[in-house]
Amino acid sequence: MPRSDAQRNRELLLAAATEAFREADEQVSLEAVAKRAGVGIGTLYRNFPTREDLVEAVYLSELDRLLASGAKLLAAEPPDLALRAWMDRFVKWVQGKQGMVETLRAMFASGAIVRSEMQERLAGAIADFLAAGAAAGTLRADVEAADVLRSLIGLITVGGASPDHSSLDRTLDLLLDGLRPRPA
Amino acid sequence: MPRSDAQRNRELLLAAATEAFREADEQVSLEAVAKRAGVGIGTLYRNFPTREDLVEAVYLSELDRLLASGAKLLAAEPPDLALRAWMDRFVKWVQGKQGMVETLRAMFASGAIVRSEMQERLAGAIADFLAAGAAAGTLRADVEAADVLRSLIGLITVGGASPDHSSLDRTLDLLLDGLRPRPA
DNA sequence: AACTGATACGGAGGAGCCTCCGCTTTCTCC
DNA sequence: GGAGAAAGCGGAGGCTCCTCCGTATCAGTT
Repeated sequence: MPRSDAQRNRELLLAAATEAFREADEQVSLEAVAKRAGVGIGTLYRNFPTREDLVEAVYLSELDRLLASGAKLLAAEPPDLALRAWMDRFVKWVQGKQGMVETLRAMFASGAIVRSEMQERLAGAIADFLAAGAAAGTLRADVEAADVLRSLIGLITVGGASPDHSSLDRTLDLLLDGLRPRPA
Repeated sequence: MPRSDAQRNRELLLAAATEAFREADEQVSLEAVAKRAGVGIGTLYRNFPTREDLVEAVYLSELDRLLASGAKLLAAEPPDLALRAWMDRFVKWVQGKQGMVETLRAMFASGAIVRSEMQERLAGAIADFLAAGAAAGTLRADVEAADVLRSLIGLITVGGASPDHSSLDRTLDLLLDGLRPRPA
């Protein structure tokens, strides 16, 4: 059990970060977050050793909505199309994170996300699509969800930077084509 | 025509950066590069407004070797296999850039490369593969080289982080599968 | 309620990034 | 070859990052 002041400070930080991220439309200074929470910068770093940790903690709760929408899509549409539609939502979700897109991108790029709780949940969602698609015969059965997530993240990482969506769209289509079963 | 001292300083900087990047195996401080070149930090920034600009300038010459190897592969193997083999070389090339991998990754991630001379040359090389593959019937004809490069960069961006190559390998295979002609 | 070890706090400080602008060097034209 | 303008120089300074460690606070124990 953590000490009571420690726990309180953690919550203050999380609240301050959430607000700060929402308000800002560019990189937020961590010192500013600490000040806003009324704690020292040292405390911030003790709780969230890297900027990424803080960002992940802030957005983990939001993730649920995204995952839920995936399940809904899967129930309503053929698995391959559902997956493609969900990819679009994922893209939008990431791009909606003004004020921390850059960090999110860095997380993706550095692979930080690849060892996080976020990644496990996302891969799980993709696995559902893949399993359904394999059963329906519209998606390959020999692909790992983690690889697909990796690819997806990679494409967003690069394509998300440009204001031109069409290129990202095309590369996502390309990815999906790679996921379709190949004729013998 | 630039002033003579300006030109000399530019060359000093380039030389210093090349050495520094080669020696270091982690992020190189720009102040260190400037000091090594014997110029002020201001001069460095005037010549290379961003770290990316400096990195690109240093590695542009090396790029030729990579492109040449692409042409050779294309002459020796079927286009689709040649492309896949070239992808592997590209990956290795990037990963060999210890001391600046992180920057290269950031360049890719931010899209800086996507508007650079590097990108034009790389896309050109890929276009050659695609054209040959389309003629041979082993690659789709309706894909843009820039999109393929984007995808490739995206995958490396994410997959390159982990020491485990197999995942990157699989995602590259996936990309190639997406590039194969689809049965009607 | 006082004691005390464990735990957590917080900010000073070292380092790098990048900008800005007063000063210096180079060039050009007479 | 000298004067003036244009171009370039360079480092101080403002900012953020992140670490480190002396100080303060908490929570069991007596």
